[in-house]
Amino acid sequence: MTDILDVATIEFADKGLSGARIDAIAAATRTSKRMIYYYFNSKEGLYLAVLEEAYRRIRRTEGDLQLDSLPPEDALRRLVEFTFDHHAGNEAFIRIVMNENIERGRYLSRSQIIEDLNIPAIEAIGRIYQRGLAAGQFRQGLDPLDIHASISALTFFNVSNQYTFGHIFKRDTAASAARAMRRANIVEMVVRFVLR
Amino acid sequence: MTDILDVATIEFADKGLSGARIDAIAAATRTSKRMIYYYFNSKEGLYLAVLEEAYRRIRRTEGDLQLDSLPPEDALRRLVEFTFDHHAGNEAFIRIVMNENIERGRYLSRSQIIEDLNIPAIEAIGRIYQRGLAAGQFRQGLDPLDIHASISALTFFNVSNQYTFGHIFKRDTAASAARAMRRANIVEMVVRFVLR
DNA sequence: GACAAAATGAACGAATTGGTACAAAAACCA
DNA sequence: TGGTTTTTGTACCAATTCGTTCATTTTGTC
Repeated sequence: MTDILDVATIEFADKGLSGARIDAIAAATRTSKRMIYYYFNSKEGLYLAVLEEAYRRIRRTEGDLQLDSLPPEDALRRLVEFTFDHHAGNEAFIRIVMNENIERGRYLSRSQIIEDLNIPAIEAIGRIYQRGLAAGQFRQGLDPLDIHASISALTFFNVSNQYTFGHIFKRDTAASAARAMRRANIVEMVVRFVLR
Repeated sequence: MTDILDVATIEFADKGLSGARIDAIAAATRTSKRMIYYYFNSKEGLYLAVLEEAYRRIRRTEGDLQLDSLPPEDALRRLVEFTFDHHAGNEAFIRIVMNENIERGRYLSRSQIIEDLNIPAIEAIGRIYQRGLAAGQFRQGLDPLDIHASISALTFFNVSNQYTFGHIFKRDTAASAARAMRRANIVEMVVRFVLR
């Protein structure tokens, strides 16, 4: 069953919900198509399971960064760097999320599990921000969720739109030099936003 | 034929390449399926035409902002605001681009037309940046393309990921109050990045 | 008006695709 | 062991979907 989920994740991430083929997934599995329907009932059921598992997995790999032991600005830098690397290293997850947005979040809203899956990320930012405020380093009136939105946007887009962006501007965004530059600039951008 | 393109744009933006149905497009058109194949030969041919036209259209609506007559910082603010509004108001275009990234830019790379379609955007930023440098307001060593990447990321993501983001954080990103806040923060973020 | 070229309508076909019927084997449990 | 539940394999089906065939009409042009 884990086998099916792994194979299905690759297929859905590659082709999207409508582009994915149950027969292709079955062929790449150790078991048969019969089993897919036995466990997941339908293509949509399988997709939902993949979606939930993808969020769960990504959440699990967000290990403890021990940000609380770092000075606020360093903690923020580290968080952004981590998020950047995390997104860059999990293209399958990015593509699943892209696809779910193409579906207008239809399956996500059908799922109970994912509800409060990303709240910890906000809380981490909230703690850093409060410490930065207390230290007089960060400016007031900012919303942790908004900061999170910016970090997500900058790091997500770098992976999600790499093909159109790279093609139009003739730049290989996956190349290590370009990626390192981009990473540094994104970190700088977020830090400068919160600094007084 | 323009009729077909309009209908097809809606369908492809809504469902993606594999999710779109030629019969559905034909049914919503004034003409018949026969005509689609007469003009575009195949589903992929139609999709490519839609993709090219989408980029052309978006380029056309990027009217002259007359940024050169504004002080550098104001010009930059205005550019970001415009890009934000532009993306927010063209969800169909955003979704076409999302889908093309799901396709890994396969069709974009097959198209000659789009090649140098977004270069003007970079040039506009380049001019603002140079003026800001000359005025001693902007810091040195920045890459206009990188600034463009950040502006695009922040404004694109706000539309493209509104469903997953909105659902997980229980926020309606399309609501006008939230959107105005987000817009102001994105502008602030970009400006702070280039200021000394 | 005559002729060619472009545009169009209706029905059809071959291949794909999500999903199932039926039966048989494992695995579990008393 | 005997019975019940879970798991699995094979073949098949009905619906969908991209694309085509063939014939007809409209348009443009000399």
